[in-house]
Amino acid sequence: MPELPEVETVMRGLDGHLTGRRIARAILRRADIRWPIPLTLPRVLTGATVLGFRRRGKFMLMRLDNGWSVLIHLGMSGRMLLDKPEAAHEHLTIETEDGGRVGFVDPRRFGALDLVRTVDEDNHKLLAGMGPEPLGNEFSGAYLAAVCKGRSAPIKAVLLDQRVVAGIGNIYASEALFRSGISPTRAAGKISLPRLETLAAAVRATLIEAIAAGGSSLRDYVQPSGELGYFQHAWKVYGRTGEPCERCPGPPECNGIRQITQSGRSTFYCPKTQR
DNA sequence: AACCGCGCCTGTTCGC
DNA sequence: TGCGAACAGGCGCGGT
Repeated sequence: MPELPEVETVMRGLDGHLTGRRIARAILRRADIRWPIPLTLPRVLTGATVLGFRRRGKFMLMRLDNGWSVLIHLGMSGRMLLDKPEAAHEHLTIETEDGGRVGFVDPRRFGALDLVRTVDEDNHKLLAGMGPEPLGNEFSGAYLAAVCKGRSAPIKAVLLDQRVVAGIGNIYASEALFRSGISPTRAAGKISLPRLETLAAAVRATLIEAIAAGGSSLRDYVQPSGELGYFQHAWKVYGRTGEPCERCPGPPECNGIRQITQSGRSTFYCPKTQR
């Protein structure tokens, strides 16, 4: 899962751990993940000093002082372990001169590690064409109206489209739609501007609250430090099939949160309060 | 063009 | 209790 709030949390952990440090050694143990890791990665990392980090959607970029940036995507099950002993599925290990250690672990191998010239970061194949940051100025109700115009796809599918907006995944799409009172099945092109303004605000608020909580921890995901984020306790609909929604008085008014499948993904919503 | 469904991958959970 | 089936989902791709 890691979505924008989890990636932001991980990135802050890495920043505190690596920025300003010099890399003494890098060990690539397994390169064949979703997008093969370049075999030159250890050579580029070794001896470089980490200048800082940037997030773009669900991607992280680690900038080095040698002109290279490392693009990092956690996929479904990716984790960055800080100062832990070597774990199973630890594909890459980075050791800093001051004795620090970072392990990239990705059992399901849906993640990515790649090299890109720092000046060319945004032209990387996986970043080019990505939509605006949902927490940036460009993302608004008016923007959503422009991209939703004429589209028959359900609004939930549109929110998941990284070309529309960057960083929203399955959990936060359901949560933001619940908060906005919009049904996930509604055709994107048939939602009024005021309601899309509500949705844009709901997306922002949901993500900001999740970041403040350190993201959501699923069973296969922890923060770099090993601590758990706690936003999963704030989920209103995700994973709550059958439970009463907080805006409903209960049966017979509301039969609880419903789970459906859209584009092969689980969606959770309240049929009574989301229209 | 837009949209949907599939395949990738493995650890965990579910149901018989 | 034990086993295989189903599930989790970010992403690119191919088919309609």
